[in-house]
Amino acid sequence: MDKGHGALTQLRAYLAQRDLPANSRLPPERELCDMLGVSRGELRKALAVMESNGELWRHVGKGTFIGARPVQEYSDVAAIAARTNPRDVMHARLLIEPQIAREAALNATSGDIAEMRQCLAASRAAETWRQYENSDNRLHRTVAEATHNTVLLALFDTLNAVRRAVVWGRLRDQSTRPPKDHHSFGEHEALVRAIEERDVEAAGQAMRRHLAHVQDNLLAARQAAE
Amino acid sequence: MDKGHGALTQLRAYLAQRDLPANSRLPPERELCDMLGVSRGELRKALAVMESNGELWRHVGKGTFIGARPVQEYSDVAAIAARTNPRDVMHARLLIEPQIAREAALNATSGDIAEMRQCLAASRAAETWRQYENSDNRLHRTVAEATHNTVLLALFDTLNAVRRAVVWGRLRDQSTRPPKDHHSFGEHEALVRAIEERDVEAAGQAMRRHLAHVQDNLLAARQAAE
DNA sequence: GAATTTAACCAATCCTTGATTGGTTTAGCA
DNA sequence: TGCTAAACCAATCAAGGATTGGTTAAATTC
Repeated sequence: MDKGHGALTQLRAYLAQRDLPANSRLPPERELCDMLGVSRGELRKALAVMESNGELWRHVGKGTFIGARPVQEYSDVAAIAARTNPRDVMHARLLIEPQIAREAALNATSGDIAEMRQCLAASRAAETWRQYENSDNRLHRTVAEATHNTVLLALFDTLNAVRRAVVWGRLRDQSTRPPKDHHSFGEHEALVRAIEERDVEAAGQAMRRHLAHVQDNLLAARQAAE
Repeated sequence: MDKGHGALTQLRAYLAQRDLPANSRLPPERELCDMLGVSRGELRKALAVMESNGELWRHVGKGTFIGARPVQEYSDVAAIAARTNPRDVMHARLLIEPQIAREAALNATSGDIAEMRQCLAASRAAETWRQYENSDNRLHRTVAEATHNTVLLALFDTLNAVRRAVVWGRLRDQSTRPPKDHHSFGEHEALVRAIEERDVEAAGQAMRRHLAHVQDNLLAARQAAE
């Protein structure tokens, strides 16, 4: 008899008898000790074996559970925003949005492009930063819509929501208005033109260049604030 | 004198005097009543006006806060999954994950890479498709973690959750096991190697090639099913 | 002596309880 | 009629105690 594995076999027998469904919690170690007539040390050895085997998982304060450890998934915008910073958000935009622009260049309809042009005009006509940012947001979202891919659009919305949550307090001076030669105007136009001409590379490049400028401004503003 | 708006003007005066920053909480209604010498009913009318005006927002159990109500844009995975299809999900992966791999190549620690290698070994040792897919998931998520960018990780999790929701019913035949020469093995190794060597381009390429294969298999499986 | 058991302690988590807060209703009052 | 004051409601928060896996050290056992 392999007495060394007594606890493990007993534990296995117990689990087999109950046939618990996945993700169900089993009694605390101290109770299991009594039930199986095993010391806690031995029981914990058995549990460790099964855990490393992926048959169950444990967590302090929670308990021991059948099945594989659930991966922590955050889709909650507020939770993401609380754990990140403007730098990472900007970096993520710089990686994701050019890809979206490329895809938009492939799939945009004439209707999409017409709406982009409306956004361009509106942003040029904006008399306050607030209005400008509305138009800017709408343009970027229209580009995401132009991919005609629901998943990409949803990812863009998530990223955008996080961005707004993170830069919550940072409001622009409401007394000033966007200058006529604001760098975004030309960059946005280049982006829309590239999409219209189905130039995938140029669309990605235009978006990247635009966001790089935005990033520079952000960093400059933060340095100025220090 | 417009005595009807007495409470509102008093409240406005109080807020102007303090000049509270956005998102800050103001005293509970019952205290404000005493401070302003107004009845709760009148105070609540004034608050209602300012709330409908977008100047503040209230919530039971929380309190009253300056500024606009925070948007609760939750990207509901189930809602996205219901409106999309495996093709769009795969396409989104093909656009997003290579960018994540590139970023991982820049920021991965030796610990990250060690865990990736563990996933590689586990996937090779897998005796069922179920085990293989666990290792595969863990590898891809480890790559996302290796970016050390919370936002990118969150976007990956969202994308992954959508993927699993969409292909939920499509389970692999549990009686068979992954073949020893499964295409993913080599592709995964190339990916980890590129990340280890800090080769950004190669990392992106490896991920793209891997996912392209996965996409081919998916399409082939769908055609075979028709 | 070496391994095991036992007990105590630790930190993370859960859970209960009471207090707080915006929202609503009701009786009293002018 | 219209306002006030008080009471009540449901959602939220906050704090304390109980629970649980993880760890350590002395006691016990063979």
